Amino acid sequence: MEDQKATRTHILTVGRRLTAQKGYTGVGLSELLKVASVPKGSFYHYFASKEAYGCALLEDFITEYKGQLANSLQHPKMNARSRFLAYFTDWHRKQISPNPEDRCLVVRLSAEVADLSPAMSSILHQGVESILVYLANTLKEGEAEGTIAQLDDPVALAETIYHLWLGASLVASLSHNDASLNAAMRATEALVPRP
Amino acid sequence: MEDQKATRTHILTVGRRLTAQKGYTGVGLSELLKVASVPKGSFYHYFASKEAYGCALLEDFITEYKGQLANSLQHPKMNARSRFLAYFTDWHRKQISPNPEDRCLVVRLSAEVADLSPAMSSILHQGVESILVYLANTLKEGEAEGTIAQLDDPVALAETIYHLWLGASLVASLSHNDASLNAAMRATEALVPRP
DNA sequence: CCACATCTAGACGACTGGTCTAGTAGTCTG
DNA sequence: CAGACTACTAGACCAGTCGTCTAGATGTGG
Repeated sequence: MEDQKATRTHILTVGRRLTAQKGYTGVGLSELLKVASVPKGSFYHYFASKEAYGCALLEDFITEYKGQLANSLQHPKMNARSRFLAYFTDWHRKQISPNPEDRCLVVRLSAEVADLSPAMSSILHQGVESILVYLANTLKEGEAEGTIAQLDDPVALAETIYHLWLGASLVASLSHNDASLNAAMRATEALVPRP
Repeated sequence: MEDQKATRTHILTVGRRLTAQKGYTGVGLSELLKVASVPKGSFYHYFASKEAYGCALLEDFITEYKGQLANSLQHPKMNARSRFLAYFTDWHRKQISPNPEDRCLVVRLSAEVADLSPAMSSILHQGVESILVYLANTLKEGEAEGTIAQLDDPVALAETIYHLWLGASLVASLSHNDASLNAAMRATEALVPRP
């Protein structure tokens, strides 16, 4: 019972790492299972199909991501503005991390998955939506506590900044340097003004 | 001589359409050539490899894109601010277009190509860089002619807005609706203030 | 009218893709 | 210890991948 879950989780962990590097289509079952040292025949014991595995991969990622996000946006010794900015500092760090598994799967897989699997896009899309809610709430907290100036529309601003970072991450991966992420950081600071 | 170019161009045209839908890895040579009604033997007469074909695809796309961009950003009867905004209205239109070949390959292929082919990422990256130059110049023209307020850093603003649209397009393709593109349009208008 | 470059036809090789059936191994119950 | 049931695995399967190659069609110039 425990080993069963363990093997499944192990496949997903290895899958995360490989998929963050090579994409979903780019990682075949043979490769995945060879790297994970799991016999090929076992795959369909743990997952109904490759797509089901892909959905599990994304669900795990989103769940974990939301946990970390909630944690870092609730850091007790920082004000809301700092917590907001710290989230993106962390995003920057992860995006250029040498560990491929740190990279954001929304950046890596959105385009690929959008016209490939409705199920997978829906998971990713819901994940994005809930991230936006967290970010918008943090902006509102900053307004309330006075570390962020009054905003016209915190929800729209959170969306804008999140989209900005998605695009900047795409360009960063293209250019293999973090210039666009630095630009995004400066823009973010300017977009979230002190009172 | 002309037919030679014609077949090559035909392969690239069909390739553009298929690739915009299914991605680079997602389109096999067999499928491409079957749809294009070109025999497989001919492919390697026109292209040295699949990657060389991919590079040609991206180069064509970038060239064409830059041409259209230069054209629309030089529209004689519009002021610079309107031309700038019109570019993104057009982006919006293309992104939700029923013709897959209208979709932006930077959005579709960046993540996939980044860790797949340095040659292809470089072409895409250079394309992005030159788009940013056009956009920044249009902002500067707007400042000079007085349709856009004085800006701290037109180059940085162009970059921010471009990244914003990349991210919004990614989310739009995920969610299969244009809410994020509408949000990007509103944000863009606010970021490019009248004097 | 033949030589020669250009282009086409599609079989072929070596391999990988996702999937599934038939089976082994292990555990629990009586 | 037999039987039954679950958990798991080996490897076949075929359609598909990219890329190569030879043999032939086509067309143009001398």
